[in-house]
Amino acid sequence: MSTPPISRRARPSKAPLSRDVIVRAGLDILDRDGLEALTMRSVAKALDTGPASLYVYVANRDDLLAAMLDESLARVPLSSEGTWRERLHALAAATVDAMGRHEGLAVVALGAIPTGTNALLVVDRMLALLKEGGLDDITAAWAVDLLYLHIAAAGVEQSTYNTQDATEGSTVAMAEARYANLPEDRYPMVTSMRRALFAPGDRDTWGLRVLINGILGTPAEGAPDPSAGDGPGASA
Amino acid sequence: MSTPPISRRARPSKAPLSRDVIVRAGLDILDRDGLEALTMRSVAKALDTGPASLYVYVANRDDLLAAMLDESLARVPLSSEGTWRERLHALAAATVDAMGRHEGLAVVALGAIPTGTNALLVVDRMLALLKEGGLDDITAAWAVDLLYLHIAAAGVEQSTYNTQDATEGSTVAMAEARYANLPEDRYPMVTSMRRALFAPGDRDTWGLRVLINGILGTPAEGAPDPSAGDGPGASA
DNA sequence: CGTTTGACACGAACGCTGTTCGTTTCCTAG
DNA sequence: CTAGGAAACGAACAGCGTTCGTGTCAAACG
Repeated sequence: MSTPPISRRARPSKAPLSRDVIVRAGLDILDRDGLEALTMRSVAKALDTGPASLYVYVANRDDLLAAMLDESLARVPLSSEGTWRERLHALAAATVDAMGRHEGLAVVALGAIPTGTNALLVVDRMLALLKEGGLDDITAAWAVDLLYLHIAAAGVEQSTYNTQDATEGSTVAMAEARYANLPEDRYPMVTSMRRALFAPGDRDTWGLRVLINGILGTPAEGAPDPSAGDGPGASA
Repeated sequence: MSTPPISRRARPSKAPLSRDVIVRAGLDILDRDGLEALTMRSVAKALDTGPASLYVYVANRDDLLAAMLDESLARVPLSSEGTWRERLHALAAATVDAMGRHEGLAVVALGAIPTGTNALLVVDRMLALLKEGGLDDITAAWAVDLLYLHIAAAGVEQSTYNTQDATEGSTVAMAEARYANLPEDRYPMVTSMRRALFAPGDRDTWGLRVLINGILGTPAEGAPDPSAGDGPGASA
């Protein structure tokens, strides 16, 4: 046991230990070994210290996860080219990607109102784009709520698929098999449409288009919904 | 500690211990004491047994949670009145409600393809309604994917709000305060639209209307739909 | 009727977790 | 050179999910 007393002077000045260092070490572990392996102890060990030392910079494990989420969101490119629609779509897709790249982080975003500095930058940019699209304040506010919810959910889904459970056959293959053996009388649509349900295709892109189209065609508050496919005439 | 040997004959025939009983005991604990309190040990104690006994009927804690989710979905009313749109809306809202009523259960639905018997009934009904609305197979399949994702996410959000954290002031009030003290130059939209962002209103209903409107106006891939015609022809 | 069987129930334990407490160490200010 | 205060740490606590081997009991069998 006894650590031979490597006087601190001997080591390469050690890692200074700060909130940022801890967050980055956490992201490293998360990406390399998954969410289960991300424990206060593993993070501490990666920084060559004990778990107690982390609590100076991090309130608890949830706080660490939240900080890791916001750090990931720092890598979302905030600007791109094209119409406001295309830029909004690109921003949303990039955010989904940033959240979905690290297992378990998107879940953190789901329950909470965004308050991290980088999350707020994304929200701010989204609001600007929605206003550029001519939406009124209330509709834009609700839209950003809805979009953020979808982004987080899509991030969860993506990270689930990225983290393939190698123990058994792929999740989707198992589900497909289950759908195939369902009683037709009880689940007529699911069984008959089985092929369409598992058909490949870019559902993420389509989902974002659905949301943006829907937002444009569904003003909040006053007007009833234009069910008769009226154009996206968002009258401010 | 020695349990006085209450010969099994003396007890009121004890609880027979089955998967259903375990699931229901789990839901009781979840609703009464929250997700943290839902441990294999607490469930076992509620059934007057030890944790090891549960593993005959339940593979592990995740399996138990999944079973609890599906049990909750059994209470979703599968039919209502009105147009197919109104029925779809009602079904989706009811599913959100069922998931959001129990803390932490909606998260289980997020990552996974629905395979529970009751979840599949909901999906089947949704598909039927979407087909009734005239959608082609692919669009209906993608729509049910998107709707289910939204439903689970909205359920998570709802359950988060229901489970008020009594330790500190309400989460939304804290967020509102944070938004008020944000630097205006860095977050111009968030600060200026702060009032709209926290304005009350039925965002859930609006969100579902957005989704349904968007689905109707956004055919998937190469499907000939009546009101198509908006920009991206898309390949992918 | 006595015996065997096999599924169910359970006590105890393993290895691990997040978090806290009290102490030690080190750098800086006087 | 000393005093002080913040940072780092060692050890421990209570609890977790899960497994193993043993007990127990009702039904099946000879």
